Amino acid sequence: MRKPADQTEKGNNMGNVKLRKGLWSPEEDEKLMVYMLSNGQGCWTDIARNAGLQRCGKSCRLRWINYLRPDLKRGSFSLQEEELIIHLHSILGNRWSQIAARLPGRTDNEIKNFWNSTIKKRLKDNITSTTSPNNSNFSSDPATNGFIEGGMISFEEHELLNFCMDSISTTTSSSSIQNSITSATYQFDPFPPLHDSSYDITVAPSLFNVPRDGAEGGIIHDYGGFEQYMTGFENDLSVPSLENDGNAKLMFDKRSSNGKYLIDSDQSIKVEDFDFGNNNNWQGGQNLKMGSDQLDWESLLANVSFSPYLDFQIDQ
DNA sequence: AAGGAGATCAACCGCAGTGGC
DNA sequence: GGCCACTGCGGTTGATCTCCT
Repeated sequence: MRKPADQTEKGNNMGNVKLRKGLWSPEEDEKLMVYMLSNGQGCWTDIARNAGLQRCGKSCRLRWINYLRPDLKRGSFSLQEEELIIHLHSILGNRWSQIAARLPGRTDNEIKNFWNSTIKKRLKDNITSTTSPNNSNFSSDPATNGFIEGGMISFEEHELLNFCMDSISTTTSSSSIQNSITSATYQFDPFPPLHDSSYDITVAPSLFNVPRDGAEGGIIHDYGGFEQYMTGFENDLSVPSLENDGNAKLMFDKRSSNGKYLIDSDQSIKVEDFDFGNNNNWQGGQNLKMGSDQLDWESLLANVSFSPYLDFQIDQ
């Protein structure tokens, strides 16, 4: 917590009033709450003044958004929310506001704190245990750690990657990731050098091996969803069934009401980039490229209100 | 019971984007 | 185009809480 509200002399457009800083008192909360409920949102500077608060508009906005809003869900995060945060973070990076927008009743600040205090620590512990001498070479035994035969990247490893990304750069924009990948040196380096500004998965064949003979890897969520061990786009480049025995068909399941559909070519990821030749068979050696600069997260997630899993599915 | 260490989280800070003049 | 006010975002701080010794 902050020290008790002090009084800060600060000139602004409210005149030279003494603006309070620090913790909000119950009286201030009540003033702001009453004002907001009766007048609704507007210019925060005006709100601060009209509500009789000796606070700057910015402080009022923060207090309302993070604490007073009636639709806020208080209390600890559920396991489902935690999984969702981890997944969304793998896609969006530290875009807390966008993550919060997909978690009803949660604020970006809350999620950010939860990530930094709890999840990040947990992933760090994972690194410690995974990189310990006994575990340093990523066993492919699914019975012991969930990795899939064939070496496909697992959910745990996926988180590990994200943590590595975090430790390299706190801003996980596509470009910064790419810069990090190409410039940073760290112990666990799953990505080979990248060419141009595209991810070219053919240079890293070992990362994209697939489960065979029905060896399906994934997570069955308690809300009914099934997530294979391939998740986001930004940090996770795993692709299923590229050397499958035949009719592998790559689809994005956005959990639309009618099942699955392909992201059309108007969107940033082009269907043709995922066209594996006749009958949708993967023709080995073809490049699958994702122009990272073209990734449009808003478009990608536009139709994903609460369960934003972008799954690959294999129709066989 | 005391106190030290680590965890938690409310709030602040600085910056970037936007819109109006 | 430049300036200013405002908003929103992500990073950081620091007081308090909780656990451990």
